[in-house]
Amino acid sequence: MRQSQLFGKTFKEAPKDEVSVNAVLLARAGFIDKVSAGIYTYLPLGLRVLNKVQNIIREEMNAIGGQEIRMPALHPKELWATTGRWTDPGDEVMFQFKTKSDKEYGLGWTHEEVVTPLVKKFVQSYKDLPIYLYQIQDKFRNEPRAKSGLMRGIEFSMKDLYSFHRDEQDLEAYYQKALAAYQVIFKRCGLDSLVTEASGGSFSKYSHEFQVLTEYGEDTIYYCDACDFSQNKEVAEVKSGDTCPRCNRGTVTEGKAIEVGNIFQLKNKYSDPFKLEYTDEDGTKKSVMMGCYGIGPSRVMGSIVEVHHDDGGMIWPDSVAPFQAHLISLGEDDSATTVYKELIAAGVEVLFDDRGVSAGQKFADADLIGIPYRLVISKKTKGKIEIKKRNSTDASLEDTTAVLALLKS
RNA sequence: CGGGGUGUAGCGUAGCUGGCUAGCGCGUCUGGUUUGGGACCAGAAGGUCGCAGGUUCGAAUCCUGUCACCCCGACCA
Repeated sequence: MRQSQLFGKTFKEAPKDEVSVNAVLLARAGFIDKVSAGIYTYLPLGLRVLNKVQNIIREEMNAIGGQEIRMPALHPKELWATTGRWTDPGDEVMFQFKTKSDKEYGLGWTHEEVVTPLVKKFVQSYKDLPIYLYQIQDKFRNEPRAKSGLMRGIEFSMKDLYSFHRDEQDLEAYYQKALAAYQVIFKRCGLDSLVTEASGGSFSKYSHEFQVLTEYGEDTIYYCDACDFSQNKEVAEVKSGDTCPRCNRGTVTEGKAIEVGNIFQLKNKYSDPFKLEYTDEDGTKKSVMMGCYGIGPSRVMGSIVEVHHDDGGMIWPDSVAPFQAHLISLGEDDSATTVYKELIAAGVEVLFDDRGVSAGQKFADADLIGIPYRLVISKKTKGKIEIKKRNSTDASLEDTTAVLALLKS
């Protein structure tokens, strides 16, 4: 992509209506644009990152048997009346409205009410189970207070997977698989997530949250500095300074964290209201056991910025960076264009700064945008390419072959 | 929904206490000189001062209402 053609510009100053690091940097770098509180447009750079996060999630969901579907965002009241959630907590978090002919709808903030009747249409026998369905879609939650950029929107991206099982043992086994998959996802996104015991909220008693330690976290957690023990303050049985009850060696520490994912065992909570049953081998009818598993890709994106940045801007992990390389021409457009074409031909995702602006502005923008590798071509590079990682101060001069080898490694 | 704060050009802001032709920086446009860390010179365009009422000879400035946005809290992924 030629930067001269890229839609979006960088800004020297932070927008006055953003304070959080993720919102300030993403807006300054031209990744997102705020439409209203908690509602953002993803510009080309931002959408590339969001798509990469979503694709990582997609790959790991597919790897544990997930099949992707797409459910509607617009839900008729009747489905929600079945579970009682049209009024509680639906009247709190759900955007609800009437058509001119008084038909009532709500915008989906979770999808048990749609996926359960869907599965009921296709599952009658134990032979039809288990099933794992997921989607990646925008959710709507009428938050009393949207804030902190991508960390809490009222419209936000969410991946929600729902699993359907014969019995609790099968649910439990899959729950553990999903938990492991989640750890892989966050690691691939460059986040250290803590598997945190949590209350079930409006879902169930048995759940885990995936928390990332960050200043802009909204949760307080207690975690062990030696093992993987972690509890949400809401359910904590320990306090800061305690010896870890799991490993008996480490010390429990208090920290602010952001919840980037959560998993629940719903069991029969939603299958029963919808009479989602199957006939078992012995001929008896039984309730389908359900689990649900959520990740907020947009919140993941915001969290990555919160964790990976410096004074100059963002520092994207390779896996989610909008481009792999940022090629900068300093008055050497012809040779830079040749290199650009070579990189494209080699399958490298490259942003080519071919703008007629000063060297200083190009460097500053490159730091702000945060693409992992910076490639400079100028008089000084004498036919070679200067390559530097965003998170390093060391640069070296290489030829195209060596640069390609580095980018492909 | 409680408490606090802010709305002035595309962006960031000064002016408001003490009413009278709205200023600056960035960005944009034109011409020229530049090119290794947000360049320089010369010129130019761009504003119903969030919106609606009111007071006044006269309102960005004072009064009332309203909307939006930010922060803290409550709530939540």
